[in-house]
Amino acid sequence: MPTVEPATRSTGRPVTIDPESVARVAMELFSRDGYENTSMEDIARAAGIGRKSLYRYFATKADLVWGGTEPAVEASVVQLEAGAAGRADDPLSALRQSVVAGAAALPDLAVTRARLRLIGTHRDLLNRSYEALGSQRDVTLEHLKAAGVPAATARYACAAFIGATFQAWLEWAAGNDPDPAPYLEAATAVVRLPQGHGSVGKQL
Amino acid sequence: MPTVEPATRSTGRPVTIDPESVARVAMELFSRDGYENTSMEDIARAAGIGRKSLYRYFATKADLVWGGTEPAVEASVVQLEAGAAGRADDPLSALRQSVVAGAAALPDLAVTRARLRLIGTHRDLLNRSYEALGSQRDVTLEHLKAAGVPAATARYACAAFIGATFQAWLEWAAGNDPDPAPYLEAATAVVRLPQGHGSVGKQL
DNA sequence: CAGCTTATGACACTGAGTGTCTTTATGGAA
DNA sequence: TTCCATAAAGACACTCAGTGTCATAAGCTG
Repeated sequence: MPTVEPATRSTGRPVTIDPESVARVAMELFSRDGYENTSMEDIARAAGIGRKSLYRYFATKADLVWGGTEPAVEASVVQLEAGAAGRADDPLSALRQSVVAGAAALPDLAVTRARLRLIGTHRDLLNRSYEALGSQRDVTLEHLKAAGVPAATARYACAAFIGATFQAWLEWAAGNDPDPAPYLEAATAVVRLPQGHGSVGKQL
Repeated sequence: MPTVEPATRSTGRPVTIDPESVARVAMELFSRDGYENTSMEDIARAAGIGRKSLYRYFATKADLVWGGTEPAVEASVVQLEAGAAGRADDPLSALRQSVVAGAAALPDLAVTRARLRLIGTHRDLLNRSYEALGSQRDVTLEHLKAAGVPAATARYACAAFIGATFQAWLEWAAGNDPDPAPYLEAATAVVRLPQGHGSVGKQL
C-alpha cells in the first residue's frame, strides 16, 4: 500500500513530486483561468507531471482546492487538545475557542481567503463541503462525546456547529475583514446543548 | 424559455414524458443495481426515452434522487405560512414546528426513507446536499429575517438549522422508527438565537 | 393545408475519473 | 559492482457524466 508512512521507507524509487507545489500551481491556474476552464490535463502539464501522477496525489479536482484546508482542521485539533486539559467551561465553549484559535494559528490567511473565495463561488466546490468537512466533523463529534454529551445530541450539535462555522468562513472570505474570529464567534454562538449538557455523566 | 408556465401553454408539440415516472424508474434501478452501477443511458433506456431527453428533465444524475425531496420543502413552507399568521412564539419554534408538520404532511414516508437511505450511503449524493438544500435554506433564511432576526445571525442560525435537520433526516432514514418527528425536534433544539432574538424590531 | 411552436432525439464532443501495464529510479543483497 | 526487490511515474485505453448543435416529430392556430 503506497502513500503511507512517508517516514520509514528506504526502498523503491524515491518521490520526486511535491504535492504542495502541485496544489499551488493548480490554485494559480484556477485564479488565472477559472476553475472550470482549467482541466486536470492543464494542471499536470503546468506542474510538469503526468495526468495519472496528478491523480495519484489528488483523487479529484476539488481535492486540489480543499486539500489545503487540512491545516485549519489540524490547528483546531491542536488547540482543542491543548485546552482539553485546562479549563473545561462547557463542551461548546471549548470547541468555539479551538476553532477561533485554530484560525489564528493559520500561517497565511490570504491564501486561506483565496481558497475559500474560490470554494464559495463554485457549485462543485461548495458541494464538496459535506465530504471535505468530514474530518472536522469527526474531531468535533469526538470532543462532544468525550465531554459526556449524549450521542444523539452530540451528532446534531456537531452538524449544526459545522454548518454554522462553514458559513462563517465563507462570509469572512467574501469580505475584506482581516480577522475571521468575530465571524466564527458569532456563528458558533447559535449552537447550544439543550437539557443535560456539560461534563457531568457519561450517558450514552 | 421552456419549462416555465406549465399552465397556459396551448401551442407546440405536447409533452409526452412524465418526469415523476422517470424518476420512479430511476429509483428502482438504483435500488436494484446500485447508484453507481446505473448509468444515465440505462435509465433513459428503461424509461423508454432518449438520453438527451432525460437530461432535459434532470440536469444531473443526483437530481433524479434529490428532486423527490422538493415536496418536503414545499410542505414545510406551507406549514410555515399557515403558522406565520397564528401564534409567533419565537422564530425558531415556528421553524421547528413547520419542519415537523411538513414531514407529517408527506404522502409516502416509505419512499422518503428509501430516498434518504440512498443519499446517506453515497458520497456523490451526500455531497449534493449543499446544493439540494438550497431552497430549504432560502425559505428558512427568509423566515428568520422576516421575524426581525439580524441578518448575520439569521444566516448562521439558518446554516446550523439546515445542518442539524439534514442530520436528523439521515438518522431517521437509517433506522426503522416510523415517525421522524422526534429526530427533527431533537435536532432543531440545538439551535438558538443569542441575544436580541424574537420579533421585536427590524434591525437589518 | 401552411406555418408556427415546442418536445424529442441523434450525433459528436469535452473532460473527470479509473484500471492496466510498462518504465524508471533507488537501496540493499549477492 | 551487479542484480533484484520495491515503489514512483507515466503511457494508454476506457467508461460515463454532462453539453452543444442540429434535425425531426407533433401538436395548435389561421
